[in-house]
This record gives sequence, C-alpha cells and structure tokens, in this order.
Amino acid sequence: MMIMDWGLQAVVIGSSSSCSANNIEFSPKLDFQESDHQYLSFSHEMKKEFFSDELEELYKPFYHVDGGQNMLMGSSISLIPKEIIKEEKREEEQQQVVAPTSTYVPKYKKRKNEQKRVVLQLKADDLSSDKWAWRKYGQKPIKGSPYPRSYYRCSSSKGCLARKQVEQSCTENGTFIVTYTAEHNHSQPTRRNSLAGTIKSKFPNSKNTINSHKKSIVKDEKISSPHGSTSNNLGFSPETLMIDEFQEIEINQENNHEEIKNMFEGSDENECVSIQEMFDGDFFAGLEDIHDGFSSSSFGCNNSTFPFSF
DNA sequence: CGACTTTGACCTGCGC
DNA sequence: GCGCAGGTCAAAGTCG
Repeated sequence: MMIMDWGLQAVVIGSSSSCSANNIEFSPKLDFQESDHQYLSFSHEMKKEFFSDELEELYKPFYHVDGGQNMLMGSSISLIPKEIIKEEKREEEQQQVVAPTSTYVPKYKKRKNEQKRVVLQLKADDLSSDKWAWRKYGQKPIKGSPYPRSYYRCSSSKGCLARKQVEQSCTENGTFIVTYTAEHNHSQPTRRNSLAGTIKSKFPNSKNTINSHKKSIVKDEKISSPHGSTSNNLGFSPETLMIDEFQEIEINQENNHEEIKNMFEGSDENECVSIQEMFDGDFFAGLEDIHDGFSSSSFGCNNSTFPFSF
C-alpha cells in the first residue's frame, strides 16, 4: 500500500482569494458533485466545538447520512475562513435563482470564487505534479501575499475546463496552495507536458537556478506511472475529522487509526465527514508517484525560486 | 513546428 | 459609478 505524505484537506466551494492568507487548505477531489453518494457531514460534538451554525447550514446540501462510512484523507486538516463561509452562503443563495433563459454566453465566466473548487495545500517536499497536462496561462500578484499566483489550464483536451491555481503560502514557508477548479472532461493523458517554453533568458541572474530548477521538475513530471487505483491509497483508515475554523491539526501519517479516532471521540456515526467517495475520482490517480517523483527531483523549493512550473 | 512560458493588457465581479 | 483585485487573453519568445 502506498502511503501519501501530503497535507490535509477540506472541500471548499466558492472559496475566495483570501484562502491562502487564511491558511485554507486542501481537498482533493476534482469531480466532487452533488450527485455523489457520500457527502460531508459533521458530528454534533465537533459542531459544538468548532463549527458555527452558519457553517453547518452551508454544508447541509452536502451532508449525507451514510451509516458511518468515513474516510480520512490527509496528514493534516484545513480550516475554513469566515470569508469563505460568506462566499458559500452567497453561492447557495445564487443557486436558488432560476437560471436565465437567455442564450447569452459571457466572454468571462462566472467568477471563480463562485465555482466549486478544490483547495490543496502541499508541503514543498510533497508538492509534485499530477498526471494531467497543465499549461500555464497566467500569473498574477495577489494582494496580501508576497508570492504570485500562477494559473494553469488542462492542455490535454481543448474543451477541458479544468483549471489549476498554484501559489505559495505566505504563512507557511515551503507550503504551496493548489486550487483545482472545474473538472476534466476526458481521461488522463498518457503523456506529460513537453519541456518547450520552460526556459526563458529573461532573468539573467536567476536563470541558472530557476531554469535548472524548472527543468528538473518538468523532467520528473515525465516520469510515468501506471494508471493505478484511484482511491484511498493514502495510508489512512476511514475516519471522521472535524476542525476549528481557525485551527489546524496536523496529523502525521504515522498517526494510526486509533489515535485519530481518539482525537475525535464522540462523533456521531450518522453525521460524519464522509469523503471516501469524494476522493474516488481520477484526481488521485496522478498522485501515486509523488514520492518517487520527488525523491528523484531537485525540487529545492524556496521563496526565491517561486513561481515555478510543474 | 508544436507546445509551452512569460507578461502586459483587458474584462469582470465586487465593495464602497 | 468608480476603483480595486482576480481571472483570462493573446502576442512574443523559448525549447525539443
């Protein structure tokens, strides 16, 4: 069994750009849909302790009483800033509005914070590419963050709407926040991105460090691994996790099932975070080689070399 | 030559 | 209505 060693998760729907500044962390499923059979739910105890009623209301649409089939999917847990809560509530309200019958298609789509997205926080050592082919299409400095945010779109299929944003966490050195938006409308590519365009002579002073860095990363991206299992190979047993809005709990992969269970003792089986199926998608298919890919890469991530490509 | 990154300009949503 | 900030476009340049 492969053991993943990356940080935490949280499904974020309609998160704002302030995510990084507020330590929001991740949630690893691209194809999370309301039609999924298992949803988020929260225990009474944890609700009392960590969650406001407001948040509970917000997540109700995603709750599902499933008899206690729960899954812990990470090595640390995320938080949900209050701004996000507001955004989600707004989205919920908007979703209740009847869609216009007009056929007008705006050039720019709905603002991203109104879309479902998956936020993933990875340590530098854990950061690696997935198997999807991403093409960078923009980079913007983000207010409140010393690090820019890079924008990637799926380059495997022309019509694919999948997007990915990468930025370095300003609160935790060596931690990167990856946000996935929309879903892939195709199967995983068998080939990775090419190396073309990864090196530019525009930065004479940093060329060697940055570009060699990029090269090594992209090179590692090309390391292929078989399309393996797509779910739950993270080394954790099913579990229920709750977290304070502003509290982060680090759970190392060394934590065994019992330890984790003890942390959240008292949870109602019928109201647990049930995310096992949430992570059953293709998203994780590309993560199996994180360790292999990084153990062999020269990914000495630091602030001076960010942004980077992968 | 195709695929990619970079980067300034542009568009849109949102708060005041 | 205005200005800010985030997200996207597209031209230019790079690389295999």
